[in-house]
Amino acid sequence: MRLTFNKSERLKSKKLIDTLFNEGKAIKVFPLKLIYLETSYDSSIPIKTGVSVSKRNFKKAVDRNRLKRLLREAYRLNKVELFNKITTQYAFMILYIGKDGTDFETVNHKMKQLLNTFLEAVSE
RNA sequence: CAAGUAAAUCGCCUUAUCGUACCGACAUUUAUUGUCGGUAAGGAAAGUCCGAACACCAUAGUGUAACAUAGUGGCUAACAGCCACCAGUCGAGAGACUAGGACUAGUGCAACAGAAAGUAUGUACAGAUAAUGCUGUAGUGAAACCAGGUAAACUCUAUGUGGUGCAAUGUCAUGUAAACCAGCGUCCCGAUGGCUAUCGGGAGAGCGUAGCACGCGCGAUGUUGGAGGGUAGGCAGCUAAAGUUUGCUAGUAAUAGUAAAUGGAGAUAAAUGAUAAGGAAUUUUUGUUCUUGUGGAUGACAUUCUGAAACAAGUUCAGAAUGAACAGAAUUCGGCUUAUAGAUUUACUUACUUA
RNA sequence: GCUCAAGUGGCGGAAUUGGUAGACGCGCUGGAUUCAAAAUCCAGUUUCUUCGGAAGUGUGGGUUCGAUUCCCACCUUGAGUA
Repeated sequence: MRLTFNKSERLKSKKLIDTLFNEGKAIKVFPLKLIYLETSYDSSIPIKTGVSVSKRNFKKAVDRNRLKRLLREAYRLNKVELFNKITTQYAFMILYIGKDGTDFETVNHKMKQLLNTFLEAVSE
C-alpha cells in the first residue's frame, strides 16, 4: 500500500479527541507518548491519528511545527505494519513530551519502538 | 588601507525519490478513490503599539466627561507614520537624538539642608541715607525676587476620537426551546363597527443608545433575574490589493499624475515536509607563495651600508572540517516597535594613532 | 486569532498627592525552656563590601533635584472571548 497520510486519516473531531483524552490508554517511549482508544466511526480508515506538541515546552511556532512535521513523517513511514495487524478501529494521539528539539533519525527510531509496544499491548 | 556615518538591496541554490494542502481537468462511483497539471510563508509572517478598510450595534445625534496628539510647513484614505526646515542636546566629523505649546489665567507640590521654598528678608561685612531690605557680597540647596522652578502635577490652549471586533456578521444542521420558575408591568381616550375587533392619539414598568445628561428609538407574544437544554460541525465572509517595478512629468523631498510591464497562499488538532547527492557563502585549521614590520647574525666599512635565523601581520594556491541568523500566514491593508548569522551596492567623514 | 490584567527578600503580601523601600504573616537560623522533642518566649533574616560605602521593586531607557510610584519599549505570567 501507499505511504500516505492525508486529511481522512487525521484525527480532527473535537468530540472524539475529548473522549480519547478522558478514556484512552497511554504508552510512553521517551520522548514520545501515545494515547489510544478502541472506537468506531463512519469510515474505512483503520486508525485516525493526531499529533501534538506542548506550547509550554516549545514557545516558538517554528519549533512546534518542525516537531509535528517530524512526527507525522515518522508515523507515515512506519504505519504499514499496524494497518496489516489490527482488525478494529482506533483513535491515536501522539504527543512529544521532551523538552529539547531532536532530529528525524531519533524520532523515526522511537516511533518504531512505540508502535511495536502498542501492538504487544493490544495482542495481550 | 583602517576606523566609522547614512541610505538601499539580498537573506542559500540545484537535482532525485517519498509525501502534505488548495484549485482545475479527466476517469470511477455518487461515500469516495485514482491519474495528470498548476499554485503554496516573511523581511519581519512576530509583538498586537497606532491608523484605516470591512461587518454589526439605532439613523451613529447634541452637550459634558474621558482619552489621544502637541515646534513650523507639507504628504497621505488615515495615523502617534513619512518629508523639509527651525531650535536644543551629543559627537573631532560624516551625522545622531528630542512627549520641542502655555507656569504674564488659576490651584497644587518642593524630602534633607537652609534665617527664609513665595506671604520673604535673619546674620556678618561694605556702601548709601535724616531713617529704613535702601544697594551689593557671603553661606544652604536642583531652585533664593527673577513676572523664580515644576504641566511624562491638576489645569489651560489648539486639534481629533460613538462602541465592538472576522471567535464581527449571515446562513444551514441539531435541540420539546418564542418552553419552565420568580420579580415588575400588562392602562386611558376618540373614531369605525352589533360586543370580543381595527385605526389614531395619550400614558407607560422597563430596555437600547456599554461614563453621565438631553434627545431619539423599542415597548405588552414586554422586560429583568434564576435554573436548565442543544451544538462544539458545514457553507458564506475568504482572499485582486489605497498592490509591485521601470520610464517620463511636477515637486528640495515625502508624494502625486501618467504610460508600459508584472503579479496572484488560504489552512482550521491548523497544509508548504522527510531523505540522499552536489554546489556556493562563512568560519576554523594544516601546508605553501609572496610582501611588510620587529629583529639584528655576518660582511664591508666607519656621522653609515648589507641585512641570516626567529617572531608577527597580511596575502597566493592546495587540502581537511564546518554546511546559515531571526523566525511560520490565520479577515485585509498602511505604519511603528522588537529579533536577525552573513553578503552586496552607493554617498560621505576622519580628531588621536599607524603607513 | 482578538481583547485585557499583573510582576516588590525563600513564599504570601504591605508601602502611591513622587521624598528613609521591604510593614505584617509564614518559613529559615541562633539562643532560652526540656532528659529529649513539640508548643511557648527572645534575637536575627535583600545582596556585595577594602566596613567607608555601593547595588537593589521583571529588563532597558526617559521625565524629575529625587521614581516601587509618572511615561515609552521589551520580557514573563495569568485571565476573558463561539
